[in-house]
Amino acid sequence: MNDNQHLTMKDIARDLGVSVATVSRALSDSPSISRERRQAIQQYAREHNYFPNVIAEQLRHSKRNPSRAIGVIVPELVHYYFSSILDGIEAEASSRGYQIMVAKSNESYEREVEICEAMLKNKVCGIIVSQAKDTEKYDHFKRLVAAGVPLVFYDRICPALNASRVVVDDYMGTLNAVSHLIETGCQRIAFYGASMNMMIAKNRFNGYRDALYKHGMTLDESLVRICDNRADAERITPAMMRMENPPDAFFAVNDETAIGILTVVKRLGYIVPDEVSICGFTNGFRATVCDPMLTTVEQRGTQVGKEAADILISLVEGTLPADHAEKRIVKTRLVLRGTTRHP
Amino acid sequence: MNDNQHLTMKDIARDLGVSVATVSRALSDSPSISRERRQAIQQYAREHNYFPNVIAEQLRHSKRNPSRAIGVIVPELVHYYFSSILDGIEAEASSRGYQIMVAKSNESYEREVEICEAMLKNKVCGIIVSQAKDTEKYDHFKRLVAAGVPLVFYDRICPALNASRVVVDDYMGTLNAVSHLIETGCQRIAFYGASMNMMIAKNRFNGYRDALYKHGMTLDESLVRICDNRADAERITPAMMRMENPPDAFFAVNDETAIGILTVVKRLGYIVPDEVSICGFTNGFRATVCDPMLTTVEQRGTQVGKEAADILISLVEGTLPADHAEKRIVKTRLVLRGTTRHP
DNA sequence: TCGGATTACGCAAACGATTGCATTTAAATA
DNA sequence: TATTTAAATGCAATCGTTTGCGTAATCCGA
Repeated sequence: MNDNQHLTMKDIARDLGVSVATVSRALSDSPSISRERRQAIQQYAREHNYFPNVIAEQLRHSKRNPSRAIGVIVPELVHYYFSSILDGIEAEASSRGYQIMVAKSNESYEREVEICEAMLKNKVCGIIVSQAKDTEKYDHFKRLVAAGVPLVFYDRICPALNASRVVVDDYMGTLNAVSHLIETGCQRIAFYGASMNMMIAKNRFNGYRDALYKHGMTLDESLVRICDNRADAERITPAMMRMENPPDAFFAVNDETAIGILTVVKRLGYIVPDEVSICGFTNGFRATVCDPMLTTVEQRGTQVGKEAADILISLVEGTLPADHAEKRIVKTRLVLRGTTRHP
Repeated sequence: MNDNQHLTMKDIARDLGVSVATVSRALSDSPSISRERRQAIQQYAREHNYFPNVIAEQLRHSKRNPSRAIGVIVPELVHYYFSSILDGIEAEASSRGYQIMVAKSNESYEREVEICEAMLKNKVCGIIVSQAKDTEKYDHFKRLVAAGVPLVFYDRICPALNASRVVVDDYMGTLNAVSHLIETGCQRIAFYGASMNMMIAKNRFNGYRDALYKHGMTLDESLVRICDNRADAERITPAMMRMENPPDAFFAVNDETAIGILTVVKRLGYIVPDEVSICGFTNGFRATVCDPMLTTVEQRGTQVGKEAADILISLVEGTLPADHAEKRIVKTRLVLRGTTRHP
């Protein structure tokens, strides 16, 4: 044993007076080693707590076998949806014998580039990523595919790249939710969405719009706002309720925003859901904590994560052809609770 | 370039008619290579998008330099406190040039052992871990230290090992919180805690007990319950309130449990905080979502994560001696909100 | 013009494993 | 007993880097 370092095959070979090759074969149960020797070597290895050096193994195999580390880039960590996704990825990965290497982009383009660099250097076998908000150049992603590292996008996909992706069915999720509001008697439904340059925001808006049309209603621009967080919601909602013809329902792009609305609306003395209905999107921790509990669209982050990991691993293992762009859509589910009326 | 694989130094050397050694030195800006050659090689490398194979680098350096991957074991991922910790670890690690490898133990001993094995094989330079609930044997941890892999515990520490650790000041946090309840007029304060075989549970209970003593009150066993989740809280709280002398305040071991209490107490018609005060522990998402908002002890997961990563990296880099067991305590902070009266 | 100091490079041995091929040894066959 | 054959092992190259040491080539001053 060199220093206090790990025991290597060389050590075993020396101590037992055989060659390294023999040790290697014995430990991999090769039949070309005699039973006695094989057992002796295996026992010695066990007793001396030998375990192979993966670095060396990988170097040797780098031509044929990729590593078993999956890079995961998340915009945020302390976030219900993203930690659900991480959870799904971890579950799928570990059950198939992969490790995950996690990095947080903090929604920053520069950081995203750094991370890609680091992951490339660390020889991850593939990367699962949700693009940072301010990313508008894609060279770092292109370098990855050029280097033969499969890429799977989730949540915020890269429009410029025809890569594999898994997204949530934002359109149908919103359409169903807004339909529910209409069918329970809401007439003027406000929409709080994110900035429209993100696909996901656009899809949700379209779902909202089409739900109105489907029910013969018209779109009132004054009811549509860009607002995707609680602080903004608390700031702009009072003015909404002061309109001469205020909304009798709100659809918010996430639970956090919905909670902001709920807080204000309750403070103003409206009864939820009788006078004002509210629907969120996520179904995270918050949804069952507020009073009344929040009706919301379940986003199924864990499922998104699992699908993403499944695609990536299939790409890595060749079950899916390397140049294939697999696109999956995870169905949402409307969870009815106390902030909307029930039919 | 071999196949569609990565460009190696060997390729550069061949194409430029120099030796691999020269390429290596040129790329590392060694002064022993002439300027022209150095620049030519660097340019060629840049143009052909060369990047070093970290696997090989590491193998070469394995004697002296450890890897730069930190293993992190968390019991759960979709969990405010743990994701905060992960966030802190990620921040500290990435700012110091380390990657993190994350695995979820799911509170299972078997899984924990598997993970340790996998991480050992993957040559992480150290491991940050919160023990799973049902772990009672510690051989897997001992093997790690025997293999020279530094270990840092957080949250649930391993009592059998004198390892580095960072914990939250559960005792003082609880003592202060309960003191606050007393000082705002509460007389009968119930305590919902976790099973006492965990240090963290015991410390919080002691804080509760000592706060009572400090204020000249006595401990009423009928007010102490083992309960650390919402479902249980909703189940047992009605009975508590039906006691002939019901509590006028609750201290809960986490926010989730506190929310359960709040829900029941409100449903039973009590006014919070006037008739019943409630205090939680965590200060996660939930705390500002419920109505009234929750007074709670801020657990500062991000700080815990940062400290843990700092210790581990210091251990790895030798700033702290390898056999040193660094023990840090992160101070908590009482956050006053609507579920308790204010002085 | 020559010896010694630079300068600029190559050789080859590591790091820890795997594996095709050669070689030894023992057993089986003629 | 000589020869074939199978079983058991070793040799050495390989994966992509790094680095100590050796050695041409160049330069300097005397």
